[in-house]
Amino acid sequence: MNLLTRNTDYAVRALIHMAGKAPERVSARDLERDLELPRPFMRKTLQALQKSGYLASAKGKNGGFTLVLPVEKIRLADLIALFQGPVSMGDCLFRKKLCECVKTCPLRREIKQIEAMALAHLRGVTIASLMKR
Amino acid sequence: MNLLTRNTDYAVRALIHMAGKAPERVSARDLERDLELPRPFMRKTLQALQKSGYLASAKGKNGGFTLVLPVEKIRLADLIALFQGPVSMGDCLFRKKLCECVKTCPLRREIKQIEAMALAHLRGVTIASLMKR
DNA sequence: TTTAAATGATACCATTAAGGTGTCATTTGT
DNA sequence: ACAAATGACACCTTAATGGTATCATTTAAA
Repeated sequence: MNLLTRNTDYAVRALIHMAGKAPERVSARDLERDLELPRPFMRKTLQALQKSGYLASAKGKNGGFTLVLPVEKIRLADLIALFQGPVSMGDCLFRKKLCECVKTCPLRREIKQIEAMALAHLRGVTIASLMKR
Repeated sequence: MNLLTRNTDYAVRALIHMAGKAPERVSARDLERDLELPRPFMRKTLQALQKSGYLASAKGKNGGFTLVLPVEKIRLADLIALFQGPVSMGDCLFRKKLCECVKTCPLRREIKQIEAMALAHLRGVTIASLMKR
């Protein structure tokens, strides 16, 4: 069971690194060198961040990415949502018939409570807060 | 993201159903009929529960399974551990080199906190508590 | 004593998602 | 002109999940 995927983890690392270098532009090549992360995968990750408005990109030589949002506004919960789908731990396992079952729905209630707690916590975690440690 | 797998879900359903019928023996065939769960998969699940001491089994005609433990002692956290491994949301994604990285470990700290909250909650959930709803 | 119903044990298969790579087009500073 | 960068995709590989099938053994009951 893993709350974060590598995608999300890479994004967090990249954003922290870029925040440290701002306002300098950072390319996928830089991140590969500095963080030892696989470049092709990193590129996909960065493109996703760009499309979602977290990063601005510059093409061509000396191109790269820069942060758009202040680090305080980049929430871990949103990054998870971006790369892994909305934070939800209780996706129904039975889309068809069994969901009506009275006896098992209490299970979902418990899961939803945990989910709510986790989400509340995750919303409080930002790139800024992670950098303070 | 899903906190429970179908395996765990099936186990919970089966245990609740068996608790309702106790001390009668319940076979995989019964569960297939009453809960409309796939029998071959259910059998594997029941065998796992038996091996772990939750169920007693009787072979032969009119055989089947019966509860061993009182429903108050069957914890959701333990069932999850049985079928999905120990509850842990922050398994390190990088077993090799990168784990030393000072900047990303704060991430794990946050995850560990959430994990602790979730685990505490899950330990309080038992088959008995689920049946009360 | 034969038979059908049950578990024990295990091997196998299918689907999906995660993680990762590769390619081609386009842009741009030098 | 050229090299370095992103944009946009198309693949590939692996592992976990969900599920099926088979054979041996046990046992109650006809």
